Amino acid sequence: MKIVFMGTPDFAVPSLQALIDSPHEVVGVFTQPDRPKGRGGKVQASPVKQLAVRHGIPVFQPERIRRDGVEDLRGLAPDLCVTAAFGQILSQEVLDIPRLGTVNVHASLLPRHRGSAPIAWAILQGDAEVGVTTMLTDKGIDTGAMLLKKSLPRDPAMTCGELTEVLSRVGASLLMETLAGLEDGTVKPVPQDESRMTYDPMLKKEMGEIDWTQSGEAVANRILALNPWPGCSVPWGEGRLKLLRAAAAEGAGQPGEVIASGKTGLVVACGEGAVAVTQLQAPGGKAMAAADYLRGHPIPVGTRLA
RNA sequence: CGCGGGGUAGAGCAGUUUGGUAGCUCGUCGGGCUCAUAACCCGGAGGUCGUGGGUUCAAGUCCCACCCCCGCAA
Repeated sequence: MKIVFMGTPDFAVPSLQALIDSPHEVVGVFTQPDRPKGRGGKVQASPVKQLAVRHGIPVFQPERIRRDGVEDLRGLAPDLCVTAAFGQILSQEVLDIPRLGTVNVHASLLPRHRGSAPIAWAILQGDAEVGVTTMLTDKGIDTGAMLLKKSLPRDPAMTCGELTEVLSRVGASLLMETLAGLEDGTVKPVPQDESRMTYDPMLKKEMGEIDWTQSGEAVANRILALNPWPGCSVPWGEGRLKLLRAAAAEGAGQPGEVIASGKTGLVVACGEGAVAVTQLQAPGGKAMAAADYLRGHPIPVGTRLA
């Protein structure tokens, strides 16, 4: 089949790689325009673009595909479109172009966690099961009929970044299964149960503010869910102390009060229980184990974090 | 040329303003105490102070260049 791939970040890379390695022909790749990124404001190509370029696949980067990418897409005459974390909404006009439709790889167990940050929300809400769903894209946001689903138990120690990497590989293999199933007719679209659907908004920077009156588990999940972006932090000296990794812990005290500090990490009392911050990052410093940080910067028990 | 922080023992840091033979916490090794311990006491090993130049009687500390890491902003 002639396939056009649409995707942008690291999550989409394994799926594109799988298509490249398959007998299918990837005739074009759509990805977000290069944007200024990193220090010095240097523009940088998306991970998907970098991979496409390495394989000599034509790359298209319209600001809005539904506005100024339609003709390019039509010109590629794809049998099928595959999307994975593309970052743009497809119009009906775009969806009508591929003969066999558009398959999307979504990093949640639909109909839960529709939206652009499904993995973070799954962690944020403490889901026991996480996974990937392949689906036929329709005009709504993640509302199309489901094709295949793969779920796995969530490792409560994993950050969003780590889980994203795991699920990106799960997504790639599920995509291959899905395409094979569509070709031999063993995979049939199943409508989503609208009554059980949840739509989660994009992550915002403000979500990184810690509310110590929440339970220790909730605080730990927030820290994990928002790593690497936007990250949780607390005011610290001139800047902010970033909290990168944590786990629910035993203990009690005033919310925000440090109740243990040392080899076990930084244990902070919460509204219910406590949270052990195990990895953090000080202004200007690298990410490091909390125990390492505390050797050079002791934080006495009793300190109150905002 | 977007703004800014930092590179000193295995780890995390202080010391740089006022140049003068390198220090703290932890780890590690050896010994001691203890029913016992992530406890305590004693002792030891371990550092070309990011790299290359320069100034100086003397440079971690001052000057110049370069490399690497990180935060903000996007």
